Amino acid sequence: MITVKDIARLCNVSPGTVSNIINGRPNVGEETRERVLRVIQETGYQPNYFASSMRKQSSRTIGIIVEDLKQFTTTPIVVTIMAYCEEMGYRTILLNLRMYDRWQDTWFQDEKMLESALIPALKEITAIRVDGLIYVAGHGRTLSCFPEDFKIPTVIAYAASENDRYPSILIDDENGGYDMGKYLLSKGHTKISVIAGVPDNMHSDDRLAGFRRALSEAGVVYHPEWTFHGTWLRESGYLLAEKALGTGATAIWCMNDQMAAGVYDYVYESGMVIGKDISIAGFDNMENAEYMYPRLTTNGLPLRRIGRRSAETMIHMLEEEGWRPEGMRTWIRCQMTEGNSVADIREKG
Amino acid sequence: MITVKDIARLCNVSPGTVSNIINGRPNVGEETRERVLRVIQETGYQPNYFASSMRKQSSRTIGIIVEDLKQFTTTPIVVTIMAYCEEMGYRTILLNLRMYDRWQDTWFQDEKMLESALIPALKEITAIRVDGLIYVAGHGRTLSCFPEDFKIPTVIAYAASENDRYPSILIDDENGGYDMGKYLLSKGHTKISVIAGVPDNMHSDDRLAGFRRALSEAGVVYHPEWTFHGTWLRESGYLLAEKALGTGATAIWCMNDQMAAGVYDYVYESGMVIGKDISIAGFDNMENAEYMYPRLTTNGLPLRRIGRRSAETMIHMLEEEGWRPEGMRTWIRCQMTEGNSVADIREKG
DNA sequence: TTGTAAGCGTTATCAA
DNA sequence: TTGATAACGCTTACAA
Repeated sequence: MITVKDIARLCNVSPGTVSNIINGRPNVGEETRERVLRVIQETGYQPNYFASSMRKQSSRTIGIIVEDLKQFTTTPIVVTIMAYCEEMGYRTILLNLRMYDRWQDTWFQDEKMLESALIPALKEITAIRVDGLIYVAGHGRTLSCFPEDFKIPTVIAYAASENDRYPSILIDDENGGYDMGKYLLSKGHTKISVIAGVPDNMHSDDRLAGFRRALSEAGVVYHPEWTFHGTWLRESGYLLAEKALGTGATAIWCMNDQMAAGVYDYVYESGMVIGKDISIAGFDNMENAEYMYPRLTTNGLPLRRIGRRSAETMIHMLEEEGWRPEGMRTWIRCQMTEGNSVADIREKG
Repeated sequence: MITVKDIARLCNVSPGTVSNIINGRPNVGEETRERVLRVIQETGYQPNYFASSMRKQSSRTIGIIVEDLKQFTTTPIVVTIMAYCEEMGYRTILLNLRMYDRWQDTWFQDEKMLESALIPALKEITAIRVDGLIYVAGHGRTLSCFPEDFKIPTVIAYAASENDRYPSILIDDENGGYDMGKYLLSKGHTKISVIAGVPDNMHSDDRLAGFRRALSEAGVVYHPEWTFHGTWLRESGYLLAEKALGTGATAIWCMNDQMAAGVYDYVYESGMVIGKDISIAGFDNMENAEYMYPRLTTNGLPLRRIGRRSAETMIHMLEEEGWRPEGMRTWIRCQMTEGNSVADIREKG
């Protein structure tokens, strides 16, 4: 493997000079610079990343730890983080905790499982001496197992830390529920059954709070008995659809698109027509919503904006010593996407 | 930051001994080992990855370059590679070329675009001194721009290199088309219109070849005029659906699920019933196929098996000097997934 | 403008 | 079983 010394020898200069040229320092003669750059070009020489990082005591690398790359929310966030970091001249390195592979659907309820995967990953990240860490959660919640004494600047995306040491970038679930409530009301629906996510869950609770605020502002009474709690899974939507229809509601709002698909399954079997006999809305705007028939009306997660903001926050923290965002938690608003699954039932005229 | 020297001083031993303990060498006294390990534990010391990799001249790291992490085929491959590498004690580092961000849907037709993104990435990978590289393509094809003189052991997943220097792990498109042909024939369809992908494309051509083999084996004549070429996009399925229906075919086979969704769109508008009046099949088994109504019959890409085999091949090459797979190209067979979109039209009795 | 030499944190070699 | 020392490839302070 070719080194600075080789380049120096080939050019009859010292290794120090070669290094100065590579790092764009000004104290080098024009003629020498050109000669050395040409030889570097010809030989295809690449500075050894380990040696230079060690010497410089900085890697210009940002670590990304994701809870699970399979989670549909994760890839868009990660891709955006990577793009911004690259733009700003930082490398990224990705660690995947693969929580679903290890514990299927149970892991986001119990921090113990997370901890057992997280601690080694943080050690790894520490060993790599990354400049900063962005932690991308797979489910929005308050993380209690993030260590108090972790030294590396860290930003948390899609979840929040219990102790407010780390800036976090979150879905604005409350306004998300509010916007959905307003939308359904605007189409004339006042009898709305809600298929929520698991109880005591950040997404679930906040979305419901926003939804109730919308009803309340419109002077529409909220009926708790029309709200059912599912497991976020499609099957769960299917199982709860009967109850939701049994309330006599004109619209069913599912707190994610997967459960909405489950309701679709049930409604198809029943022979009713979605968007006409019954209205259905979802949440998340996952890609699958485009493939449902009729196209699902849903509220889209601002994943790319979360990724972008996380990366911006991270790099700002790195480049401006001591800087922190104004509030340690930043909420990013969702964006409504209208399909054909919600009927307009307002009285005409 | 705490170093071996600090640990050595705290334990009254030499740095060399600490290093021996960390690396599990046997030439250390039991009592010393315990004492040192305890101090390492207490201090939370992590060996500097750069320093150690530099000295060892090996990073036990495998680089993964993906053409685009957004491509739905990529994540499952990557996740599986990461899991296997971790299992075998290797780190992975992921570089995302983001070809879609840079050039939308045009990049896989023109190697020039790829080259401009690939060369810097390969330099980066070289600088990091990874032990091996797995290149994950976003579209199956024969890559011409992979350099002749690239030194790092490389495996190509989901595409092949023009020069057969690199082992590649590919979709078995030919058998994929064959299995689909057999399936449709088994349901009594002999008048089948095909909506293929772009012409002169590896997936498109091989799938069609396999399909024709199935017809031929069954003694059914293949009608080239019933085959149309699309762009792989949903819109393209929609636009070609009219022509496909115009052939009088009883079944339409689309060479990916997205185009099948486009055909669904058209058929829904026409009022025909899918899986009854007209049969539709896809290819890929992307997640969306589960959300289509009726559930699409399709042939699933063996993405996890491609990832696994790529990683196995890589690590085998690294650990057994000079080893290469038997053939430089390995094809992995797809798996049919039956939905409700294909009617059984065999004569009863 | 260029060269010399020390040092980053680790590990391998060899001597004790 | 342990310690001293050199070396990995690069950068940087300082000398020339």
